[in-house]
Amino acid sequence: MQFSKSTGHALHAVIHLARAERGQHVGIKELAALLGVSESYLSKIMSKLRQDGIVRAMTGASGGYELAKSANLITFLDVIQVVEGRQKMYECFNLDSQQHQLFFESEEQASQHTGHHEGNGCLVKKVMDGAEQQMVHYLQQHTIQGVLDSAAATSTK
Amino acid sequence: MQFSKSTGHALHAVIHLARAERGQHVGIKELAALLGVSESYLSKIMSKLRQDGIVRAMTGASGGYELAKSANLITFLDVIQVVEGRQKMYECFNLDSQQHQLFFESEEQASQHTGHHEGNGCLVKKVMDGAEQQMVHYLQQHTIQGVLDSAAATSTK
DNA sequence: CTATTATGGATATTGCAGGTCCATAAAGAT
DNA sequence: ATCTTTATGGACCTGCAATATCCATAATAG
Ligand code: SF4
Ligand code: SF4
Repeated sequence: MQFSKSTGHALHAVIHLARAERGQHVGIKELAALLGVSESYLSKIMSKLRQDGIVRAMTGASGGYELAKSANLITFLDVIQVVEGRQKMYECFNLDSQQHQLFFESEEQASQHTGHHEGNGCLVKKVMDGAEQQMVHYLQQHTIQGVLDSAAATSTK
Repeated sequence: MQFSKSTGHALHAVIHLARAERGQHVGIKELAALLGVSESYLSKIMSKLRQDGIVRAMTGASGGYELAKSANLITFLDVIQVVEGRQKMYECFNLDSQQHQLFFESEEQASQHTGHHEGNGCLVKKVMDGAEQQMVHYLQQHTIQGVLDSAAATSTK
């Protein structure tokens, strides 16, 4: 139950791009050296960020990366989901276990007309999904620009 | 970024124990059959739950497991942390990277007298820790008994 | 004593995060 | 045109943690 290292790298990379001049391209060399990771590995992460529309990339001499949109439009959630994916944190795997059946013995009849329930009514899943939602919501409210602003405010205090 | 299957099993096992009669012992055989997993594997999980004081175990004939405390004193967080551990979801691994140094160029001098800062002032880490805290807090507010109560209320509606 | 049941160590299996290498494509520089 | 620089994506390797099984041992009821 931990964020992958790649997620950390993605966050740090995006933050650095946000600090760079608008329109300025940052190469993988510079980025990798700054973060202290190999170029080949970081390039994979950057590639994903590009596919998901977080950054833009330019090949060729004096190419590199830049943010694809304003830093205040990029949330922590955006960056994290690029690397971590978008699957639910808790998935029901034992849907055919006796216990699951028990939990829904009453609901089975109720869902006769719908044809599917998929654990929608299960309170265990509801709690787990709720917990995830708390975190997701928080991460969605915090942007990259937000961090930069706060950092600036702190250093000039 | 997913909860392990073991976490799911632990939750389901505890819930079943909570539904059983107080003072009644449930064997690993019954429990494993109910959840649809092997006895040997589930016993490992149960053993952890015992070590952390969630359940009590009795060896010998007519032995088995029972809750070590009332179900309304057992939170989701308690059970989850038994399996998942208690490490932070985001850990700073690149503390010696150039970027980290940059982030703390001003703070370095400020922390001369303390001797350590360990990223306390970093806003990236602060956001990530904040997100985790949101989830942890939510999981701490939801007990096993809470799910049972809601389930009972739903079935009699 | 015997049957039953949990425990913990050892060990296999598997999936995946972490990481490298290289052939290719795109774009600027000459 | 050609060369150099730079990103891209496929193939691949590696190590470790989650998953899973087996067994020898201990504890307990009858
Ligand atoms: S969490 Fe609920 S829906 Fe999912 S398997 Fe368990 S009982 Fe079924
Ligand atoms: S998250 Fe902050 S404290 Fe952690 S390594 Fe990055 S800059 Fe340093």
